[in-house]
Amino acid sequence: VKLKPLSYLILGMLRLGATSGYAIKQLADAATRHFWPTSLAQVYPQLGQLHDAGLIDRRADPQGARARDAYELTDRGQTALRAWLRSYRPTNTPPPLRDEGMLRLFFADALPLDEQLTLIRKLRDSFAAAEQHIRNELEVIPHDPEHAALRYPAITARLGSDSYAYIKQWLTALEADLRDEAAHSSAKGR
Amino acid sequence: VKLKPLSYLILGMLRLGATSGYAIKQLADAATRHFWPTSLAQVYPQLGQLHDAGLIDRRADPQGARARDAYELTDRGQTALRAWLRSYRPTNTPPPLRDEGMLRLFFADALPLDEQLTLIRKLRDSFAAAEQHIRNELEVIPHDPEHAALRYPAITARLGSDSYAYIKQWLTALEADLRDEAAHSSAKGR
DNA sequence: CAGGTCATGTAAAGCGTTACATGATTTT
DNA sequence: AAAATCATGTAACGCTTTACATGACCTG
Repeated sequence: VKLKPLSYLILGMLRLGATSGYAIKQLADAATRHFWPTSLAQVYPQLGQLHDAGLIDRRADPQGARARDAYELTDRGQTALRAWLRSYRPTNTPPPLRDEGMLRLFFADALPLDEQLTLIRKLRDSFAAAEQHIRNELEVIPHDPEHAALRYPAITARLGSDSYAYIKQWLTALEADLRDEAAHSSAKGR
Repeated sequence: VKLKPLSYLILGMLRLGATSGYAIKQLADAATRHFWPTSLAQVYPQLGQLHDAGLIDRRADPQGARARDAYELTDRGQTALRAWLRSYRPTNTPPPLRDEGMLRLFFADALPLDEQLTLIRKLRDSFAAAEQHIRNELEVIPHDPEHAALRYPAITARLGSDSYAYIKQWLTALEADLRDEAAHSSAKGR
């Protein structure tokens, strides 16, 4: 059985205390959606495979008449998770961003200057919203030593919001530069 | 016919002067791979559809005995490209990064501290390499006013490498912080 | 003349999202 | 009483990658 990043995401979420498939998906939406989006339709089959591979235990855990399966890491699951964390090798190529906004910026030259500036402002607004979005999620993560396992979730969230803030500023500066330049050339033109 | 981001990537590349499907793929690999990866097996069928939709013209353009199809934007293609650039609406959620390294960092707590630091260093090295990678590509883009259409390609490349540099620094600072903290707590422990 | 690049395509497999389906429980 | 949430799953669809196939041209 070959494990994918999603497999380790599930193992890791179980380690952080999520028990059901549904709960894993909730946690993933709240915390890892930005760098590893996941859907329920992937989680349930994957839980089955991890169980078959002996990396997780399953037990029935009904809530009243509502059925629920509770999962737990086995020793082999713990080991597999740690081995994966250790096996990371630096890549020479950057991670793909796959952002349609960036793609549009790449071709912005096809528009007249005022519309180029509009596009840049829209892009900046997107990153500003993204920054705020993660910052809000960050605030609800407890920071006390009792929740030590939540330390890195807080770190990745901070890294995310700081990165988006940086790009936001970058685009703001770009807009100012292009606007100045336009003002100068039109003044020259008279 | 519903157009996808890939469709507009092709229209935009034709506008930048690429003529054949092969050339479009070359340009995309060099310039837009980071935020919109593309494979040849997508490009060729898509060229056919864009031709059927009347957004591009096709003409035979053989090089000696080697066959080649040359494509060109039609007026409707130009219009469609500009309309797409104008239609961008800011999103409230950030673009997904889908980076396995970040996912590992999220779960780093499962490792002992010294291995956490190793992981952070590896991640930092990945971003350093990514930064350098884009910076190299940036250097070959001409900046003279003759190549005005290459202005935004240069801008997106600079934004990319600057962002990776920012993350690199961020991770370097994180590693220093965690190392200091470890030194203090072990000193206390004695 | 062998290996790499230019050039175009097809087929299959894998992966992920969306939609569908079901039913209990909680909230408004 | 209706709507949202909890909970688990399946099916269909679409996108992307990988592999395969073919052949001309160029470089060492």
